[in-house]
Amino acid sequence: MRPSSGYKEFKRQIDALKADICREIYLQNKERIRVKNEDVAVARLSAIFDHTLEISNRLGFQAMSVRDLSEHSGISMGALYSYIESKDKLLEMILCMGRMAVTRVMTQAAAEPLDARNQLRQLLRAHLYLTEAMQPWFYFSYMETKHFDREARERALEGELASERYFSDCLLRGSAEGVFEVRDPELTAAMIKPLLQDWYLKRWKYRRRNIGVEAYADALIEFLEAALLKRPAPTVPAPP
Amino acid sequence: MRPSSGYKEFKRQIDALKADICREIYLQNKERIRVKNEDVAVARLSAIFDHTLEISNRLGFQAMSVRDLSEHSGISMGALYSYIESKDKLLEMILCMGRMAVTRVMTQAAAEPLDARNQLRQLLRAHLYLTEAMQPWFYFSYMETKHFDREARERALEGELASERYFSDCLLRGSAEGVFEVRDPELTAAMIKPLLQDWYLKRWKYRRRNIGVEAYADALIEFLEAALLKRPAPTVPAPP
DNA sequence: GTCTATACAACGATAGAC
DNA sequence: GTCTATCGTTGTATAGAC
Repeated sequence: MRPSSGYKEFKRQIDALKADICREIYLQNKERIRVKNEDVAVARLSAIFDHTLEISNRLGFQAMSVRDLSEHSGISMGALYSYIESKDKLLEMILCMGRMAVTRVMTQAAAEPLDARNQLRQLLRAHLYLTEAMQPWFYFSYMETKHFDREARERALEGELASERYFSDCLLRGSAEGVFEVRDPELTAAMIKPLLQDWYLKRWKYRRRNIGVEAYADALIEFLEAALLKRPAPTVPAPP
Repeated sequence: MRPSSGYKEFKRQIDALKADICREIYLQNKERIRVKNEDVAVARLSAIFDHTLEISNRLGFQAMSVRDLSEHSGISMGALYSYIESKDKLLEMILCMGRMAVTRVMTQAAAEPLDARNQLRQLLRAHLYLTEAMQPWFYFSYMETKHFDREARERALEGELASERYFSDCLLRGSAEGVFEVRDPELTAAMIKPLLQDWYLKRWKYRRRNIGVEAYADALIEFLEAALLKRPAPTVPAPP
């Protein structure tokens, strides 16, 4: 799972990871799922997740009726309810899937021993590539926060802060090593986040400019390094 | 409407502007609104808008029932429908209100004759202060795009591009004047936008750090100028 | 394991008394 | 100009045949 080897390879690994995670989710909810053939259940479950994300990101999760989901996924109402228990529980399973993916990918990306500058690059690329590969999930979990219950909301917040911490830690280390010049690493990390999120939230903006994920990653890295790398004072003096 | 004179004064002017706009909206929809006393109608309409934003930003517009709105605003179902015609039309009126505010504020902010660096600062402040003063509207119009009809969606997209253009024009001019160093002004403007939006989308993040709108504006300006101002090459060479 | 048919609650919108 | 009562529709979830 090394983003430095290019998006295509990364995407292949993410797809495998997703399949693993779906199986884990099935096992976690085995008691509640009435379908006992593991392979059938995992495949169906994965399809249900995909269709839910597709419809929800078009109409909203609230607006998606279970009938809609039944029609789009080609599974009858009755059969659907032998996989999902309830609409709320479906939401919960979907969120769980994404959280597991994020945790694994970001943990791995942060674990490699790199100097601060290259680690920042690695973290940025890992985040962008992951959100590209699982764009529907990230868009969903950003836009549907309102419909989460208390626990899911807290977990989402926790995740947001955890991912900022990867960046603030890296900035802090880079500052100490004299590579970066950052007054407030936490605030800067808080400003890096929306730049990463823009990629999966406003895709049309970049698609219409023909910018792919690797080009965006390059542009973002260039932009951030211009702001963060230690350097002499600017040539233009501050205005009065 | 000069953001340079501080948020407090700016906020005062926005409140006055909002009242004007509500009256205009009433006049625009006079035929459809059964209540004919102008002052009563404008006041009620404004309250209906505020409560709609409050509830929608908590539960989602789709999830907000008209009954909820009726209860929270203290107006009966029957009376409500003598102001709003339909739930969809209510959405439309609310969007119209915000669009008018954005257009007026940003036009004015861009009109002042300033050098590129100060104009960038002025545009950033105007945007941040406006979105602070009307946070519920901006949050709403970002999060509820899915529920817009075709026309409202197109207008929202148009607005997004228009506001990016203010920034790309300014960057382009600054590049020509030798103040900024920007390879791709459009892409850079596209990256400034999410930094502005983060302010009204993730308020809790900044509130918990005790950062107000003026402090955020200062930090953003510092961050952007570090990345954009023309300067000598960085001291740290690019890694292999 | 999957289907069709249906129960029951909540929604947007309106009618008609005051 | 405002209210209460009610209509028809749509949503989630389940029962029971296959």
